[in-house]
Amino acid sequence: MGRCPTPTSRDDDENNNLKKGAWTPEEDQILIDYIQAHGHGSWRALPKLAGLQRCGKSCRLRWTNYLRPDIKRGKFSKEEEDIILHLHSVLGNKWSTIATRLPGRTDNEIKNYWNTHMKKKLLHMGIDPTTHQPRTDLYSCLPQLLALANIKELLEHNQLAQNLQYFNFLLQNNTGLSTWLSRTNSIPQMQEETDPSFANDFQLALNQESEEMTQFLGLNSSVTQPLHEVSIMNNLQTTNDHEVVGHEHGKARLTSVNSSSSLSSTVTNWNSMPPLIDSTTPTTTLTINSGSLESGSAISYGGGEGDGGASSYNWPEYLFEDSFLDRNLQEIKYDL
DNA sequence: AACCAATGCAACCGCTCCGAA
DNA sequence: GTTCGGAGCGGTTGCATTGGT
Repeated sequence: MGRCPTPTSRDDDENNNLKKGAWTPEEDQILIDYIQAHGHGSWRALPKLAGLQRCGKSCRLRWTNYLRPDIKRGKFSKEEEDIILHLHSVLGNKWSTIATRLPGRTDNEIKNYWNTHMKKKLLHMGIDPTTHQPRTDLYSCLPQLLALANIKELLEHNQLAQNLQYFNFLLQNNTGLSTWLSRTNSIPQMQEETDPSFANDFQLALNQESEEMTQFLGLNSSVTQPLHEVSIMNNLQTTNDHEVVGHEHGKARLTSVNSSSSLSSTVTNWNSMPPLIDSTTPTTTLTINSGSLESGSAISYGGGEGDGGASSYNWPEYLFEDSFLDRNLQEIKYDL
């Protein structure tokens, strides 16, 4: 179908003298002047008519991606990022279609921006940039796996009463832990079918990385209190009875949900765990508030809980920022 | 200041797809 | 149905810039 993609011998003869590489300002001006005077017409014929030693395709790309008068320059705005993200989730790599919704942006520019910025960002957030779903490969959920390893270790070291309560608290308050837990449960099982040694390696990796995760989350370090010492549970009878209602000066405020008493307590050591923040969003819209460390900045990504308006709490976005991840994960070498 | 590695981006290549003739 | 030209796409390259040592 269509024209043979490889140049014919005649084309080769014609292409021998054609210039490649970066365009000079003079070439740009020739192309601009010609198109403004005559329109581009047949791209194949254009270079000869305009007096350019370029192939038609090169002229077309130069014009559409760089010289067109309506090209918008500069950084992509937050709104543009959101549009790209949303359209990519619907359209996939249909860059030209996406570009039609972003006046002044070219498909090539959007593709480059996607590959160099947005893809990376999504990967750091644990989201597969192709499917726009949470990633299921082991490496992607390393931080969460390591957090679980730390919790598991604590549970096995005689702080069962308090830690189980706190573990349940995390699950009940929709911190994302339950999601990670269900995912990580399935990984060794899936892999075990094809690689019997994987389960052992998996456990080994968890143990080895526990130390780094401790630092990553600020748990059990000499500076911060260990998880089991966090007084979040001090005033709680059962974990189901309370929820986080806000944060003050680095401390979480909890309030009673079921009991008639207006019991409220404050987490006394905020350094021990990242703050949980409200990330309730509409279920059908996709919202990412990026680049902010402000309290309340959170990532929500599609298909929310749909729980009729109940609040959901997640770890804040800054935990997924490049700078944070780089700082905390730079020493972690994972070789699976 | 010099060097080097990482990063971003413009441009190219090889190929497919699509619509018109 | 076939051919052709143009558009579009994924992948890649090369160069300039930036940041770290």
